[in-house]
Amino acid sequence: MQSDELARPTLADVAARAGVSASTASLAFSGSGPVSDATKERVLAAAADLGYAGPDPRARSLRRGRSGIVGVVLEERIRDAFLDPVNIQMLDGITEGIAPLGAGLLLLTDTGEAGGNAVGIESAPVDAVVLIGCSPRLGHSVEALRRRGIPAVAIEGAAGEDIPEISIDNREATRRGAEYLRELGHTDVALVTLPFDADRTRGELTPELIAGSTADTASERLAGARLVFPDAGGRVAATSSIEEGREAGLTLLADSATRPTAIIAQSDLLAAGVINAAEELGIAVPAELSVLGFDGIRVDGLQHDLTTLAQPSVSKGRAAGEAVVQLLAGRPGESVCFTSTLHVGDTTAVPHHR
Amino acid sequence: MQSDELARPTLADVAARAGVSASTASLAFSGSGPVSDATKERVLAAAADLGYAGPDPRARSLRRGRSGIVGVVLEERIRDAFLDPVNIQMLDGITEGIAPLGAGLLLLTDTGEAGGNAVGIESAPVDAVVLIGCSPRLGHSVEALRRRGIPAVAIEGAAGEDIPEISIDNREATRRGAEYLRELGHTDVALVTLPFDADRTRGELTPELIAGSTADTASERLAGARLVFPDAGGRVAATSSIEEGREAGLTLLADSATRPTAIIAQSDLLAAGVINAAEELGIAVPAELSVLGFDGIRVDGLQHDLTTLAQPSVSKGRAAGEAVVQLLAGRPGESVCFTSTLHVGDTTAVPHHR
DNA sequence: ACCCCCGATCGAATCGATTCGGCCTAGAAT
DNA sequence: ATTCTAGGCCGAATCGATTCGATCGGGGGT
Repeated sequence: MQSDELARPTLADVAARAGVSASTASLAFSGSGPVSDATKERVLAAAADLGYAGPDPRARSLRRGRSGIVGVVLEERIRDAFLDPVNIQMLDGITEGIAPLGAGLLLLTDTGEAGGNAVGIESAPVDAVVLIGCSPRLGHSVEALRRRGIPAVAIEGAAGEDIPEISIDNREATRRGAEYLRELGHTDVALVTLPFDADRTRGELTPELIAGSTADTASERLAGARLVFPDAGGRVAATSSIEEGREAGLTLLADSATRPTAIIAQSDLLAAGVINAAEELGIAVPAELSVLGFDGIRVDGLQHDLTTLAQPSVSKGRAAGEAVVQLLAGRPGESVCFTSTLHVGDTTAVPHHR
Repeated sequence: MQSDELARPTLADVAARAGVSASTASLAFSGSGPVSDATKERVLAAAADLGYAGPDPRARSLRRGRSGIVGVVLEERIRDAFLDPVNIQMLDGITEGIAPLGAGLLLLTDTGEAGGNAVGIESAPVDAVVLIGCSPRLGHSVEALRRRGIPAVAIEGAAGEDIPEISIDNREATRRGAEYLRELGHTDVALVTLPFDADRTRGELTPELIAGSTADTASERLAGARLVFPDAGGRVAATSSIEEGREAGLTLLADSATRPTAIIAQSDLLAAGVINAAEELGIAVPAELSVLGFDGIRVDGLQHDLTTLAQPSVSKGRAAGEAVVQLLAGRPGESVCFTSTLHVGDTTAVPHHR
């Protein structure tokens, strides 16, 4: 017990006890290479005797040049990033995608240079990295990765040259959704968008905010909507949440004289919030207000079948994971752009004749 | 460019180019030890020239014996674990707690032995591990950690001997909440509980299910409620979600003749679902039905100030993180049991006189 | 003018496992 | 019976950085 504390046994100790060389013992563990069953058994027995818990992953990764860890870089604090089920689904997809690697997932946030000897993006023992929804602000991190020779894959965010990009048809999908609303007869449409900048400025949708955008997703979805409704105004939410959607909705719907007949929300959570706001104000959905979401998640607690642009979040994550696998195998990673499908639920209808 | 690909520069290369020894170059980077400014600058310049991205974390961790990574073991799939904001908050707390370490968070799921050379709990390059809500099923993993000499901290779940435990007063808190309901005058109370087993069996709250419980949290909270309402029956949810709460609520409230005047839910999400169910059935909360939650999270989209037992989730995480820091410093980790506070919101009231 | 001491630098050992080339021996082929 | 073959095992180099003890040189004390 105490000797365990003082000196954990190493492979060499095990080998000595088993009466074989370290190299043989190694083979016995890793399985690759010709080792007689008898010997292997002896080594394993010796290991058990000594309480040896298997090769030290640190030494192994130094020698092998692989750590078996894939980094996931989130732009926000964990708390914020995981607020939206979409991100969680993507994470799940990534897990699936890298399953053949048997690698672990290391959570990294891109909060500038990690102080001291912290394990930041510039010095994490990762074999590859998945960048999630990262803005150009990540430039230097990407540069660091390139220098370190660590392959990367970006989800929803241009990262640069040789970095495969997994994305969806944000603009086109939103355009289709908007088109659908127009076909229903809507002409007076308002938007509730995701934040455009890292500060998450909330408020009215102004040209200034749009111009200063660092968020591709928000910009693209906006552009798509404006292809159909060029003059559509609206509100910018600070984050993708029901509460933010509700606040935006309350503002947009406050004045019954000027309120729109349809609202395009850039996420399902926001859409759910808008619906809540409408119900609070006694506005019937979809009879008096149509609401279009984006994501295609099941919003926990929402008693509507949201009309939305369903994006394959899990597939996105999986594709990213698979690209990582390719990259690590030395093959070029494949960029993929998924297509969202318009799911028509019960939150959209022909406009109410006021 | 191509030479970069063929051979990434090492510290030795940098040292050679700077005209110093590897040891000096190392000091220049790690900062510890006396190095003249001139030399340091020369080394850094050489590094820049060569495109050296800093010391290899793998080699560093082998030598230092520390990887700078803390593992977080979740019992469920990522998707499930992150469904409940409580878990995310705890993760956030852990991040805060281990901040002084500057360590990264490695996500591990305890899905049995990881196949092949996968990075499982038995072979992850982690300095310490936080076990979240883990059942006895984790026994062998804990054993592996012990053998490897990796310190661990458990949140909500007895893990064994020398493992510090971070928990809350599940039983006592629930008892207080139940007491409060009784003081209000409620006598007819039903429960909506978290799942009792790994299978997440949904259904009626039966003695069999309770007897076969592997989930301390659910059992303890149940016990607390029954200290006040010994005969309270109810429903077992399959997971902590609004939707599950709603289904349970619909069942419990279906028969207006026998329906309870109050429902004790074991999580805020479940409580929110119960409230939704009540509203769907035209039952006013709190006038006709009191609802008590557990957790004290802000349920996104819920337009009620939930009466609930607020537990300090972030603090729990932080305490776990701090315990990890202690453990890694060679000091004994401290077990902590936090106290939940009864937050009286607007979802409880004196029972409706039928 | 001499000696001591301290700061800067270097060499070499070390962390623990993997892997490649070589050697030895037992069994097969001729 | 001899040679060939191949499986099984070992030795030694290697992965890349850290760190301890030793060395060297120059400024301060007397």
